[in-house]
Amino acid sequence: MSQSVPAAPAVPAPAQLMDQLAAAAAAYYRHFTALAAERGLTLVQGKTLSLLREPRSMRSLADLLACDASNMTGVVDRLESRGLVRREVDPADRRIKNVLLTEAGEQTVRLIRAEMMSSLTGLEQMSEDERRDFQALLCRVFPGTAAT
Amino acid sequence: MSQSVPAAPAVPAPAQLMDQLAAAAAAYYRHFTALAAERGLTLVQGKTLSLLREPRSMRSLADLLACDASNMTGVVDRLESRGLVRREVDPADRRIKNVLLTEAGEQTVRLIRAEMMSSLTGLEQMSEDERRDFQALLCRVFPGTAAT
DNA sequence: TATTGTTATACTCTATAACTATA
DNA sequence: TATAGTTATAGAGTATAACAATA
Repeated sequence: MSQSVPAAPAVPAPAQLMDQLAAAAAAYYRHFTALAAERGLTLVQGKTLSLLREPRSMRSLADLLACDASNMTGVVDRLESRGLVRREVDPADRRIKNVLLTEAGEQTVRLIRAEMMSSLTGLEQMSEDERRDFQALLCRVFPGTAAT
Repeated sequence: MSQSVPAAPAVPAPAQLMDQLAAAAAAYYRHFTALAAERGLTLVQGKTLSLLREPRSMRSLADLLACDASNMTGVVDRLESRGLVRREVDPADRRIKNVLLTEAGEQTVRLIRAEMMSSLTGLEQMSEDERRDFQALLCRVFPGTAAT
């Protein structure tokens, strides 16, 4: 009791903020993984579906998932066998196979996305100023992540 | 040219901000995975090491990694065989095995942490006000991620 | 020759179930 | 009985290397 506790929120050191970013990233994927698992999908399968708002080649999927191209064969095989995506040979370059969402795949993506959004209640409760500030801060730490 | 472009940054919709969070989380793990891989470690092995700033039981590691306890045996086995951690039976409850970093393990964690910090240059360049705001925004979207 | 996608292989991660040791 | 940890097993993700088809 020799000293009063400051009322203002403590300022985190940069290293503390990094720890919090790690915790936030872990929380994000814990959420996403749980939502995918509710539909019998793995994290990678869910991420792959989420990348298919437009058709993409096997190669570009591998690049976006930061994994070797050979992995995509199995991942897309499993999604295809469940009727969530289909492959189409690119008419302009027959080496390329474009992966597209089926109707069922689009529905799955929509549902996961909606549930993710509704679980992040903090986002919807932010003011415009707060969203703008948040976006700017995220862009500074992770360049190239600006919203579309 | 019929209208001037607003100079103020655009305000992202909540859904756009969610997409950006997804991109930021992906970027965080892409970074972390690459740093771990430089030392021949997988993502999970790197995460496990990072959790061991204090000794932890196999069970608590599984809880923190959000995976089944049976998985930890193999993960810790591989870390132990490389001399990065060791197991100690808890003297108070002999069912429990506490996992501790070795000297080499501590060095590895230090290096990964330092490289992660220096790659997130945006964090170190933030003012105190910005760090405080960032922390508060992260806490609102991901409750329970407050820095220590 | 270079690129796209696949296959084969080996290793790691993961959940489930059954088991041992300890409480 | 309940809990901590391990083992066995099967499925999925991962990188590497080699291959066929196409450019």
